Amino acid sequence: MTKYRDIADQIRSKIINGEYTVGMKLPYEYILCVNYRCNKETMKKALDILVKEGLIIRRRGAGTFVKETTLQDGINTQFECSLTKRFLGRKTVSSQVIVFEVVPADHFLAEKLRIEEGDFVYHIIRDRSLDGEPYVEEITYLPLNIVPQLKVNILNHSLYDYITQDLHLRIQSCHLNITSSLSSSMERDFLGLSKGEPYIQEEQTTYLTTGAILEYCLSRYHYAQYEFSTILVNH
Amino acid sequence: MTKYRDIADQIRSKIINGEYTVGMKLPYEYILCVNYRCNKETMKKALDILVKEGLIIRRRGAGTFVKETTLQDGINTQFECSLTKRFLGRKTVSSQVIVFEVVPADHFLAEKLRIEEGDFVYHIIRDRSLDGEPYVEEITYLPLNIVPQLKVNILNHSLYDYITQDLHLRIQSCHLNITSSLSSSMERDFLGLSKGEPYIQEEQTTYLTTGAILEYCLSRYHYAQYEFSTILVNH
DNA sequence: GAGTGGTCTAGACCACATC
DNA sequence: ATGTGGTCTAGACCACTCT
Repeated sequence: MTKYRDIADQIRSKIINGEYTVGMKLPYEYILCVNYRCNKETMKKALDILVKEGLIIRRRGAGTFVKETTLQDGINTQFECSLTKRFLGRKTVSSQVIVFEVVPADHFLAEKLRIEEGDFVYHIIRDRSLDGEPYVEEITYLPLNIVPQLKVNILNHSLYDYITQDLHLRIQSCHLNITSSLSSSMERDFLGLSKGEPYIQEEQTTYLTTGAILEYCLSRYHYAQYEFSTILVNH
Repeated sequence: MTKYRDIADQIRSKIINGEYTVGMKLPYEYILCVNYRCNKETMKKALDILVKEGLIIRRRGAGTFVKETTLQDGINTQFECSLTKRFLGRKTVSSQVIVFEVVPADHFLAEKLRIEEGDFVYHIIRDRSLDGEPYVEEITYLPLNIVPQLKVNILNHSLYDYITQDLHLRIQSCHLNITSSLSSSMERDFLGLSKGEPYIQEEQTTYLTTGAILEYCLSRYHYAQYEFSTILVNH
């Protein structure tokens, strides 16, 4: 953990606890630096995290203010690909493994995972529910060489916890692509869509800090249940 | 313009021109600093922009590499809310203004735009097409006090160009929320949806560097034409 | 003019990858 | 052991807002 992430966590807590209230002006940079015993640049890095999360706004010449946010309890304020974590404490996530097999990568997959054609990959299909309600069907491809010993009971819990905590791999970034297409019978069955109704698809490629691609994943949602929030910040 | 943005632009050009090829290792930090006559921290800021854009990947102990990107010609590599800019040189964007009026903000709008109930706002509905094909229906609300002299011919061109270039306002961030709902007859007419088919909606709140909210905008797309790409990078 | 953030530098030290 | 990025500091100077 770095100092600027620590400081960001502490200030974020104060905002969430209501110690810094909505619209309020934060102490100015110099005071914060003294309070948290750090340099100006370090404080800027910390506050920039909160800017990216949409919690505060900084105005040159004016000050730093708690943003009035329309987001409920911090969805997406953290970089969090894991469904289990995203709904932690608010919904029960359950997963049913439909397919779990090892197959050789075809041309398409080899391109997506940036591996050789014929290299073995896990092919996983999971139906995942929130509080017992069908929510998403996930099709995941994962190179065997990154996670050699995957087991069904890991899939039933959190694949991300296993990868980050047990294998000590760290996620660097996700490329996300959202589109919508007409459903086939497979998604209709689980998501409860009618013929002629589309699903929403997230196509996600996850990179590790090593530069390797961890997974290529297609998540298909019922259109009426789908929601995605993000904040774009000017460099 | 800052030095680190300048450097980022120069290196981005080299990647796009193919001077730095896919998968290639960039000169290491020290050399880049010498070449671009800047400090290490400044170079890091520059390269971090390209990391956020998904063009490069940096690996401690290993180097900086051009990422093999699946994105075509840089969609979303720039922070760009403007439709006109997003498809610049690839598609012709045309807009038809359906509604253009000034109304007092109701409770809902006052909350969204963070203004007083009763304050006047522009209410604009535009049907926008790409190469003549219906693409998106945009419903925009914009406080009158930020853009006092809006005219129809501005809407027919680029509202963003007017705001950034003529009014010298700068956009700080956009909050984006993507959902999907069943279409009503209004969207069906323009987008060519059938009864019982949903549209995809982007709900967008745009903030200026002053902290003011520039606009609250709902963009509704035909589900089959919608696409959104983004890159999530760990802090 | 006073208050407040943003950028840039030089240099120290640390963490990780690869050989 | 060496190469390469990441973090942190102290301090200088700049740019913007507010009144």
